Parts: sequence; structure tokens; C-alpha cells
Amino acid sequence: MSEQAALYVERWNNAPEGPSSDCPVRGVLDKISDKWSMLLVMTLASGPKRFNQLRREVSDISQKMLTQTLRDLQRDGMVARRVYDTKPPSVEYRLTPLGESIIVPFGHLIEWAGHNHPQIGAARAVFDGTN
Amino acid sequence: MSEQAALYVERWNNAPEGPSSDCPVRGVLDKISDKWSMLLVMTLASGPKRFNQLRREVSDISQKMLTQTLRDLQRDGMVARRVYDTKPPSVEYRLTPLGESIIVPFGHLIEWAGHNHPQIGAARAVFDGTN
DNA sequence: CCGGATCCCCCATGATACTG
DNA sequence: CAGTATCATGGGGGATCCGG
Repeated sequence: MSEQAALYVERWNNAPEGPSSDCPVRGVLDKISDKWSMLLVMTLASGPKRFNQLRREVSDISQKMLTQTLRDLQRDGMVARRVYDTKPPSVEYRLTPLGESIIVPFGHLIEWAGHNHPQIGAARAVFDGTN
Repeated sequence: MSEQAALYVERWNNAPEGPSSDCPVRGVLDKISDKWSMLLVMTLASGPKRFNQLRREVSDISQKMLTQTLRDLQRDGMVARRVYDTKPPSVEYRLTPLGESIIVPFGHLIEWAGHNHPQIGAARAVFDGTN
């Protein structure tokens, strides 16, 4: 393992309260592992968007989950919601600085996924063929 | 947004097949968002472990999900399983090089979480108080 | 000690319909 | 356009028993 990785492991295992279930880091990670949160953050990363615009861009999200996920992101301070008093009304969502700040670490994960998904596919083929 | 972040966004939106539901990157990310996968990877990051040892360290995982998650990780080539023909039998799990390679990008996310969870907590308090 | 098999519950998600 | 309200469902995951 690289030294950098070892550092992360040590920090993880010595995190406040340890890696137990009430560890605040695990609380944040649970949100990251939400089905739609990061997808919406990455979609908003290219600029502010309106409700139905998001719905079109993330075409397989239901209206309910879009509303719900946006509210959660707003509650966590990742997304700002602004209502324009036009007619018909329009609502714009944009990333806050906090929301933008997660793009970089999440981007590393995307890069890893892009780089390694062929290996994972190969491993699966071997595993499924062997058993 | 930082230039680095903008780069990630561009790559994401120009990913193979785009950010659609059958994008291979989303397939990998779905695994990352699994409830237990990354927790086990980080636990195994500090060295090979036996089954019940993992069970003790991740105390709130059920036996069923531990078995299931380890099998999925093995299938994806992230974890290697080795059986020692002792009596009683013992089984050791360890990260493969592929498994170790995800520690760094995932570590960035943990660092982000550790650094920003106070802000998130504060944002929630404001939101819950305002509404 | 390491798990496979089974039962079952419940909540996240989806579908649909309605409102300001 | 941007949601809310309500109902249906399915599979993730816990509890438990069993076997090698």
C-alpha cells in the first residue's frame, strides 16, 4: 500500500469516535452513497439549473425523488434554491461553495471508476465463469 | 469553480455513453454507494482479516450482509479470499491491488467529510430552524 | 469457525393524480 | 412550471436456524 493510502487508513480508524455507526464521517458518507445526490451535484456542477431542466438531464429520476433529493441537498447546505417571481414561476438551483467543494474529491472517484471499470468487468467474468 | 473541478465536470458529462443510466462509470459508482462495501474496504485497508474479526470490527453489520458484501467484493476483484485448511477452518480476506487502489480516491472523500461535516451540521440546524 | 438457506418486514422508490 | 399527496411494491437487509 502507498504511504498516502496508509495515512488515510490511519485517519479513518482513528476518526472521532472510531468507525462506529455514530461517527460523523459515516453520516456524511451515507449521504454520498445516496442514489441520486452525487448525480445531481455533478449535473449542477456545469451551472445553475431549473427544476424541469434537471429532470430532463437526469432522465431516469422520478419527480418525487428529484424534489426530495434537492431538498436534502439544500438542507445540508450543498445547494441553494432561488425562486423567481415570474409567471409561470421558475425556481433555480445552484451549488453553494460547499457543494462545489465536493466536486474535486468526487471527481477522483469518477476518474478511478473510469480507469478501472474494465478490470472490474474482467474480474466478474472470471468469477462467474469459475463458479 | 476551480479549473480542476471544471475539468472533472467536463469529463463526467462527456463520459462514454454520457451520464445515462447504462454508463459504466455509474455502474461502478453504484457499488461504491453500497451500504457496506466501502466500510469493509477501509477496514481491510489496515491488513488482512478473518471473517469474525471483520464482524467484530464492523460491529453493526449482520452476518448475512458481511458474507454477501465480501462475495460481491471478491467478484469485482477488490478482495481476495483465502481458505486455510486448519481445524477449525479459517478464512482470510485481503485487498487485491485493485482494492488497494481505491483507498486513495476514497480517502479524499473521507477527508472532505471530516473537514466539512461541521458545516453540514450547521446548515441543517439553520434549515430546520427556519422552516 | 465460516457461512448457506429461509422467512419476513419495512422503507426507499416509483406511479399516478392533483394544485397554486 | 414546480411542486404535494396518496397509494402500491419490491428488494435490501435483519433475525434465525442449520450444515460442514
